[in-house]
This record gives sequence, structure tokens and C-alpha cells, in this order.
Amino acid sequence: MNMESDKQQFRMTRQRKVILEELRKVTSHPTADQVYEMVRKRLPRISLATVYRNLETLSAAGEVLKLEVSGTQRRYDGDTSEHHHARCAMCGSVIDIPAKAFPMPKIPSEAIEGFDISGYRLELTGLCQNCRATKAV
Amino acid sequence: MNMESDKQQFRMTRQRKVILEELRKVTSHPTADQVYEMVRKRLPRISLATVYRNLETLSAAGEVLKLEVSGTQRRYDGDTSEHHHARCAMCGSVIDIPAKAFPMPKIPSEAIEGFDISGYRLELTGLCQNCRATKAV
DNA sequence: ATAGGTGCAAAACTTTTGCGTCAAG
DNA sequence: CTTGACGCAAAAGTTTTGCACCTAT
Repeated sequence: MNMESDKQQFRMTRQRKVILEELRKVTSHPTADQVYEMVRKRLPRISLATVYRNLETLSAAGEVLKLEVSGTQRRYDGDTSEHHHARCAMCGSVIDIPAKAFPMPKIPSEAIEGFDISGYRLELTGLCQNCRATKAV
Repeated sequence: MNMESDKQQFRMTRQRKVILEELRKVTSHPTADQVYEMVRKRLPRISLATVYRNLETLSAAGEVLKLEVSGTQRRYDGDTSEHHHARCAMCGSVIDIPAKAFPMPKIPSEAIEGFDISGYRLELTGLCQNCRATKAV
């Protein structure tokens, strides 16, 4: 009996491997489409559907994170360590904040109506350095 | 010169009013489509496009919140007071946590790379009471 | 052999836009 | 009269699915 069998099984195909590698390589929280473009440089014949399917598989396996951020387009994160996000209201970019900069808060249990908390993420909103510079435009 | 002119101007039309009222009425963080269904009971001829346009207008005016939560479908919140969200990983429902249960954290400035923080929101993940009960299924 | 993966194309779903008309100031 | 808003339909954008073929067990 294996405890911790959250992670589902899958074969590490060439496509899967490249997607994971590319996603681990960046800190930019790309959308599926952006991952597609990145991966396409190495596997020109890969299809967008495969990227979607594999991002799904990898996130189900806990290898990547599907971010619950952003408006219309989903973003993925190759860094599964605990961390938070700051999102720029202007350009939509997301930067990471290491979890140790900010430890798990204590939430009074009466505030959460029987909710069983498994994870937390702090979502900061504001303007990134770059957009702050060009704000005057 | 008026400081605090974030809020844009608009006419409070019948449609707008009903959308706002319905959104204020619930705590369920409905999607545009759900708002449409709610509003349609009172204004059967309203179009989905109008709902989208008005949710956009109202959120630009700060009357409602566009949530940065959830995967594919955007959710809206009629409660603009400071509060956090706990999202159920199973059913996707979102419950509110009053901000006073959890004050604004102090983030070390070196962790945020020149980011100018205007807002923060804590996003908890877990299982809601209801899904916890039916988890065994 | 078989189970899972892939590419392609089509479908489904969500959100936005163009346009002619309407309503309020 | 002018401006903003509406309804409708079409378009655009994002994600999922069906299917035939492939490829590692």
C-alpha cells in the first residue's frame, strides 16, 4: 500500500519531457500557447493539443502548477515549490515570491465554515517595475 | 482636480442596476453566464453581451470585483470589501474570508523586485464542507 | 497484442466586437 | 442632436475531443 498516491502514472515521452524542461527553464508562468511556441523550437511537429494534454497530465501529477491566476488564459508554472505570486495589473506578468518571505498564516477556524485547507497562496496585485517606469505614458 | 478618479463614469441603466443588484444579492461568485441566468429572470430580453459589457464597466468602476481565480471561466464578486477567498479544489466553489481574520502581511521589499503593491489577496485551497462530506464517493 | 500517446481537424466553450437602433440628457 | 447603451449576430480566442495512426511495453 503506497500512501501518497496522489501522483498519477504516465510515460515520460519525448514531448512530455521537452514541455517539462522548457517550463522548468523559465520563471515567466507561460500560457499554454507560449509553452507551445517554446517547445516548437525543439519539436517542430508537436501539436497544441498535445501541449494542453501534457500540461494537464503534468499538473495532475504535481510536476507543474496550473495557476489560478489571470483572466482568460490559464498560466502554468514549472516551479512547484511553495511560493506566492505578484501580478502586474497593467501587463499581466507574474513574479514569484519565495514562501519563506511569508509563512502560512493562522486562520481562525470560525472564519472558514468547515473548509479543509490544504494549501494557501498569497496573490499580490500592483505594478511591476517595468510598467511603473512607463506609467506616465 | 479630483484625486481618486479611478472610478469611471457611467449611466445607471436598468440592465446595469439589475446586474449589480443580483450580484450583490449572492455570495456565490458567479460566472458571467450565471449572472446572465440570474438577471434573465427579471429582464428576459437582456443579452449576454450586455452582461459582459456591464460586468466590465462595473468592475472598472470598482462596483464589483473581477476575480483572478478559477481556470477557464471568470468569476465576479459583488462584495468589494477587503476579503480573501478559499476555493474548493473539487467543486470549484469559492467562499469568502473577511479580511480582518487576516491582516496585510509585511513582505520584505527585496523579495518583490521593485513591485509596487496595491492590493493583496489570500487564496486558500482545500475542500469545502460539502465536498468533504462526499469525498468518500 | 495492448494501453497509452500523438497529430490533425473539428467542436465546444468563453469573451469580445460590429452594427443598426434606442433612450436619456 | 449627441452620446452612451442595448440586442443581436458574428468573430475571435481558448481549451477540449474524436479519430486514425504510432510506439513502447
